[in-house]
Amino acid sequence: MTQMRTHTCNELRMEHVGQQVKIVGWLENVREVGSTLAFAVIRDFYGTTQVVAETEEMVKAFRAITKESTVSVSGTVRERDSKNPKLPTGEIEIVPEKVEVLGRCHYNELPFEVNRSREADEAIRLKYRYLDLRNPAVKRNIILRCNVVAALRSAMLAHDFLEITTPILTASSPEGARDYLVPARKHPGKFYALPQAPQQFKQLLMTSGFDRYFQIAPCFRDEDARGDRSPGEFYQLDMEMAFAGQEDVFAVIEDVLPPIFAKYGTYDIASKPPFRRIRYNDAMETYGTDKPDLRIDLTVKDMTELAHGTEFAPFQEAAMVKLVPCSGSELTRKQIDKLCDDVAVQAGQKPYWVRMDESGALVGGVAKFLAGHEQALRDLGLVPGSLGLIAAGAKDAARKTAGVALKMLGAAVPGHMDEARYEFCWIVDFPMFEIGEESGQLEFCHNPFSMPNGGLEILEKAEKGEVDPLDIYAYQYDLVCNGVELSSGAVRNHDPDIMVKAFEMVGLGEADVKAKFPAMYNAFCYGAPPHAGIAPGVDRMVMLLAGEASIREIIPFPMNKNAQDVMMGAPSPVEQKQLDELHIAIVGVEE
RNA sequence: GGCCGAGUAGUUCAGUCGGUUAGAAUGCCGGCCUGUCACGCCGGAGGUCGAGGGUUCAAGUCCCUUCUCGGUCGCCA
Repeated sequence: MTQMRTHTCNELRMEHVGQQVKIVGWLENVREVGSTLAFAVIRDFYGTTQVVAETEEMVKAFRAITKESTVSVSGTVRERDSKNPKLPTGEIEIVPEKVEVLGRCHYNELPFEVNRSREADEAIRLKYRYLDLRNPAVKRNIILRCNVVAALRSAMLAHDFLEITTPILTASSPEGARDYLVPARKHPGKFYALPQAPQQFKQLLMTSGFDRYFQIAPCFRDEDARGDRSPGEFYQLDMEMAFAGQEDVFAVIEDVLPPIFAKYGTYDIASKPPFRRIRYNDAMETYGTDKPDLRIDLTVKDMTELAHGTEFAPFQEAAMVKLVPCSGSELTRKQIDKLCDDVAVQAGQKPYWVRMDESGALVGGVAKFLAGHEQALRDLGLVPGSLGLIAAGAKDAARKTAGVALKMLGAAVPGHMDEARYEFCWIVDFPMFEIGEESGQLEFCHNPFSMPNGGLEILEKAEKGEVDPLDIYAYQYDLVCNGVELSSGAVRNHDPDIMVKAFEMVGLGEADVKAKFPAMYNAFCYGAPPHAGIAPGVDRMVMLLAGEASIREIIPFPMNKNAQDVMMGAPSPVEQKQLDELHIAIVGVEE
């Protein structure tokens, strides 16, 4: 007898005909064609192979095995009578001599059919994720994720970055997202926190002289989920460079990401390095958002002055009025209403609309209030045959509504969005400070670790009233792709004096810096290198590469919207003994 | 926490103006079928219409409450 070895279900070809082989896998399907002829499909990680039962005994044997049981089939490879060009193994089949059940599937009705699991309700898919993952279309994204992570890691290593793991049990951070807390058994009443990001550790590594650090870092934030934001935990390609600035970080990212997008992406990569840079204020003005989708060829126009000259009260009273002109006068009244409603859901404010017909006359919506302004509107891009959505209100609200309207128009009106490509851009020059909506006081706009453009000098000028603090910009940047914020980064503030001055601007001081970031403040007093970094979100990147709309499709075991793992039953109650050890009492919870 | 959408057979869905025994596809079970490959054909089983309450002669359908899931806003330095 020839040597028999176990093959995968994607391995056997014509060249194996006549060989004794063994395959193992899941019984996907049995097609009975007669009492003495049936075809069984065996599936493993790699593919499927057909097994043909040609005796009554063998047909009965396969019939007796519940689908999705694991089986071992030994037999002889044979050329098929009728071949299937759709399958890699479609030219051959196995004539079985021995069939053995390795792991019986106890149910003959499954929660969903494995190959159609993506059509099933997501809650059921998540509960039976191990079945869902048997579906090649689901599994594919997990394989992609592995490939992308491996490619990121090797690219970073090739750029002489050192991968360093940082603690998972660490100290609660006073700013930013809500922390996940872990009670400290040996320190009653005290807690560790899971890191929201390895931010402080990587900056400390810079002061230690590890001048090129990276990590595929798990991050934990106790905030609510979104379609592109998994609750609880996510991964970042966290990186930081010493004696480096914004350009150095951009250069690394523009070197590392494009080849990976080119190789693993669903679409072509449209942006060639260097990626386009858009100042934050310009992005807000032109696209109504700080994460523009550059696949859409529309822009936001300002019509505040024009609007103030109309008889329409909402326009007269609005601090800002924005117009998004777009072709699409052929849209029906019903379609326009739907579009405006959709905008309202996301923006919290319904846009006004107007059409310019082919003769150049304004019709529909707020047309009558804009009569006489035809030429001015045409100059803004509302040409004959186009539709304009108009957002009026406070500055932020009008911009945001216009931004949402732009996105919706791009998706709804044909010809304005070339979906099948990747468009990158950098958003740069974020403002350092803003006036807080609730407090009315000066606050940090994003993160207090960023270096202000102008350093200590500009902060001092602002203090003296020579410079408006709102005109101070930080060396802070976002990487955006297709309207998705892939990453935030910054040139860090490594100078304790500038840190203190920045904190003084928002009504805090040295004591606050020391209290909130003791390790960093102290470390920077011992000779810190200038440094900068960034942390692209791995999950979002894989999501873009896979062309998926939901982040859960690229996470092996995702939690649901309410941060529950319905498969494992997490979170769950714990034993009283465990609580006692941790000196924890549950109060105010109704069973 | 707010707003929007969904919840009917194992699964995906339909169900008109409130009116007969709640349907289809698929899956499951049984039978037939010697080249299937989304096999085909015949037959069968399978339902607390998410839950609770109300209106009505009559509720899957209308009203109220509530639960679950998803989207979104807040939130995410």
